Amino acid sequence: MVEPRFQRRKEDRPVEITRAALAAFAENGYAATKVDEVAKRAGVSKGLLYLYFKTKEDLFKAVIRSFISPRIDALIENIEQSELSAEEFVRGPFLTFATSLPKSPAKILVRLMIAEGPKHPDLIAWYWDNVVSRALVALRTLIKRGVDNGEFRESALNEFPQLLVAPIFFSMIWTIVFHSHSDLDTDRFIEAHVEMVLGSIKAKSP
Amino acid sequence: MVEPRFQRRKEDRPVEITRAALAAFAENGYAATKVDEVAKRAGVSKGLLYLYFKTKEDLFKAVIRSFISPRIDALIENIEQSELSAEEFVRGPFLTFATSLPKSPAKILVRLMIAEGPKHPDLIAWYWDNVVSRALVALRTLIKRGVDNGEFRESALNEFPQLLVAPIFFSMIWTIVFHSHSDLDTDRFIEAHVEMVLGSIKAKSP
DNA sequence: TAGCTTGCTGACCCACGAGTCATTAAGGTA
DNA sequence: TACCTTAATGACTCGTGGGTCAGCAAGCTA
Repeated sequence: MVEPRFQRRKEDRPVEITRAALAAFAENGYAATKVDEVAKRAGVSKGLLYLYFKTKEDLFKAVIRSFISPRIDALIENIEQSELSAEEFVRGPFLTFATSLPKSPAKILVRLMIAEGPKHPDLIAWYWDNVVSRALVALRTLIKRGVDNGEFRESALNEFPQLLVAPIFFSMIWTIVFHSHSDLDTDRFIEAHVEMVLGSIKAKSP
Repeated sequence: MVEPRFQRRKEDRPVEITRAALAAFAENGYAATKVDEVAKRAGVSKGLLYLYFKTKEDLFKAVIRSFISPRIDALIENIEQSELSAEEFVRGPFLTFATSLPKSPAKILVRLMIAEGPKHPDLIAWYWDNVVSRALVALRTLIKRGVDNGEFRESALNEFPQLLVAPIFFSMIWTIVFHSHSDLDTDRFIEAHVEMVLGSIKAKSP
């Protein structure tokens, strides 16, 4: 009996390649990653990879898009449909999401966006339209809900909802860059920040 | 009269090359920058560059070191020798420094450290020893001074002095990545954050 | 002005990696 | 079982860019 040299699995190849590429890009960055290496990781020949992706840059963009899209959709829907009070939502689902990010592969994508973004303006544009601006709207909605409720008072957070999420990104970067020098307790770091923000925007209770 | 084809300027070459390299790395990142291109910008032949720097990686490290060192030294001395109260210092020199960062070339170095750091552990180690850990000590000193004074109360800031600076880095990254999509007012963003932190750590006055 | 040191040049080498394509064989169809 | 479509391979090309080095000339010295 002869083992077949390969199998035809047209359907599965793109995801497999994309997954392998994420791992490779994460380890070495875009430029230092060899297409051949990605192919090897995906258990596939370089030629096949070029059948599914026109160029290396194409592959890179596909990787970013395919990994970010599903996650951000879930979070935004969550904010819009939740029936919790604003403070409950921040302390609950938001904090859970926020503290999970620095431990997830998401931080790899953040690094790649910072490192390679400036060279790929259309990727940044896509990211802005599909992720950042939507996330900003969702955050503003959440904060406005709190203000309208009487839970929160007017504050700089209305104009700068980013103030709530800045330490999330900070701790992702810290972890990426200094993991071998300092182990920041990202959970408590982010909790402390959120606590501070809540403390400063909560309407004074009588 | 014949123009000499070149002049001998042994003393000036390294700084000139280093400056040109920073500009080039800033525009294209490490891998995509060609040594020849750096040499051209410095008005020098590639061969000469290799007389002063053993490899491209060597050059990269020299660039980072030479631009960060002088700046961080100034700030840290400033904190240690200032006779202002903690709050005055935060509202004054600290805020000035903090808001100037996102407008300075420092943000380029931050991007390079995030993008290339993981590939150059010894560079990260140097950065940690000479910049980050010293800055953390200085920040803790400042906060402790406030607490000892009775200006501040005990808070998460004692353990996580990074909470004070997180939005500085956030706004540097934001500016780098999204400059063509959103113009964050980094001054007011950082001021708002500092205000919030001060509000939440100031000792309640009688 | 001849001679010498050494800062500087630029043509060259060669490893390396993105992208191609002629060829092979998996596996469906009749 | 013979045939056909096309998923998949991998050896090849070719541009590119890091690093070298033999030779050149700036400019000092006697």
